[in-house]
Amino acid sequence: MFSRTLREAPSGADSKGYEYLLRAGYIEQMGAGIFSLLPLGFKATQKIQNIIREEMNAIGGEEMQMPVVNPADIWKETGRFYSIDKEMARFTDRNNRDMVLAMTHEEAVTDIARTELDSYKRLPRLVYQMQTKFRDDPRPRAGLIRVREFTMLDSYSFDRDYEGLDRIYRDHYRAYFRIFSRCGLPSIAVGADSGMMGGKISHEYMYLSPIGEDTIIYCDKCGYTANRQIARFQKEYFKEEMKPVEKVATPECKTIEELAEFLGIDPRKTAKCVFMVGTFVNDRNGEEEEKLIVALVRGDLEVEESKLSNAARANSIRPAHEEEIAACSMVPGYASPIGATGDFICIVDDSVAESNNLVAGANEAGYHYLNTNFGRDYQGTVKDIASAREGMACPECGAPLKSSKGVEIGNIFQLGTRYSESMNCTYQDENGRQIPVVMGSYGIGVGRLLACLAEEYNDESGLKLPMPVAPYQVHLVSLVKDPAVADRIYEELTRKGIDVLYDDRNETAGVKFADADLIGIPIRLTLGSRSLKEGKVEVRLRSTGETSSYLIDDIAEEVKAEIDREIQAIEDKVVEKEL
RNA sequence: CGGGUAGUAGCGCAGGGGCUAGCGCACUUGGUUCGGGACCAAGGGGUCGGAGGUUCAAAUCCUCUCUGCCCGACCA
Repeated sequence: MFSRTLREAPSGADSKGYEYLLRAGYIEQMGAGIFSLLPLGFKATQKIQNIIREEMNAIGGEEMQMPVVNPADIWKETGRFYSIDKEMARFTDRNNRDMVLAMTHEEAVTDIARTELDSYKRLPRLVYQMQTKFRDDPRPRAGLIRVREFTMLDSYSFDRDYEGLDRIYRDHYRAYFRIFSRCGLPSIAVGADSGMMGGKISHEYMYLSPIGEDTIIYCDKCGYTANRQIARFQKEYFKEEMKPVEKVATPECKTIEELAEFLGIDPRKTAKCVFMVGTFVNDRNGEEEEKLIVALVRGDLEVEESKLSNAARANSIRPAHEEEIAACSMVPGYASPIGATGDFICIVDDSVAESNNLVAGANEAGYHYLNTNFGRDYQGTVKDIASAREGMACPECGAPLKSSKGVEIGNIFQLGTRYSESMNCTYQDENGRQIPVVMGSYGIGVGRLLACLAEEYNDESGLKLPMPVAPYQVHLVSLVKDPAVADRIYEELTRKGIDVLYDDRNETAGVKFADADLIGIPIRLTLGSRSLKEGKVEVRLRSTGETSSYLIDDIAEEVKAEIDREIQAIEDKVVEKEL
């Protein structure tokens, strides 16, 4: 075997799963967010990919492969050449032509589809690939969870209409649950933000785990789940008769807490003002414009950045600098849109817009206004931009919401005509009309899936990946000097199509067992002098630690039966969920 | 991009102006062991991330730079 096991974890391995993948020799790091899959890791991902392939074929997918390097032209057509920032790697070729490393393949596949799918008779279609993506993430972390280069399953659907899209979207919804559960990974689907993909409806598949970076808001009672980026919740409004504005001195009250305490009021009776700067990119020519965004939420709530970014239709947002705020004559700590001047976008959460007589900043250090009212005292766009937190009321049933950390392992999008329109991908219908194709795109991170599996399946001795995704099915440990019998067993099992890792090293039993536990192949067969005398091998299951023995004469049948049992146990638990 | 932290042998670490840079694991050779990370002996391997500087003398001090890891990407 090319790789070796390590006794000690390389520094920086902060989760068990990541530590064991490194120590067992599944992966090796080459740079920030850049990893090699060593033979063990590669074999495991191959098994994952085979499961994916079966399920994608089952919903009618055709596997294909598109280039990683794309001419920038097609990315300019959709505008994403301009709207995506540094996350996409770019270069020019020898002829000085703009090129990009595709971080996803909507442009590439649409470019092909516009010539292939010219008639309603050729629809619907579904294609997929499993291929390398490069995304220059500003901060890769947590081993394989967040990397810059990775293998992704991505599929693209083409339909005549939204009914067709809905059908294939539901097929993916179901297929993804089958894929994850066939790998042995528990997952949930949550409503999600469509981000840079555009489009309306989108779901993320989450593996719930403390190592996750996403926060999922969910309701135990009615089953509502959503990524916090878009999660809704019920807000109480404070409606009352509007009172006249009154300016009061509030020295040293720069935070809502200080202000509420000083005035002896509930933070819910205040309006909090948050400043961000949005970048707005012109899709046609890439020209960028920055604009101050003033976000108002009620004092007890917090702004959800992605909601705000969507509400302002900004490509990206960042916190504003003091000078940028001052340029619109507002005073941080004592700010509100009242009396502000200059060019800015004001987004008002409905919690503020629908409540009356809130305390807000007077844009003068040490002073606030009492009884401010949206509409009367200032204007703006009303949108939900508040962040859902644990304990808030479920938008569907009102029960207290809960939250959990999760890792996004898959994502499905209803794109609609966002790409077909900008790239002129149309089909001709029965009446000879040109109609834009209705598209969907769908993705699963293969390496991330392996990372999650390593996180889910380990113990104090190492990994214990489930049978369907373990790099090998059997780990054969020979402890006798004469290799003849072990060689014969290895050859027989291999001939029967069983994946065997054969430890014929001249190491002590302890070393071999420790390595076997660390690598975590589901079935360990040990050939020692004791059992050999009886014509037997010892069997130990990695998942349960259960031990027994097989007669050497029956070994292939016995092993096959155990493999089938373990696979069946997973298959029995395959999740079938409909959207 | 900001903050923190660290780069010394394949991995984990010590050494913090002075003469040949060390320890554990791993590796090589010989021998003894041989069912849960064996033992003895003898070895090989690093110029201390990089560049520049200070000094009689730099892994060690200074400046710049590169890279990894962690935190923050945010409520004024």
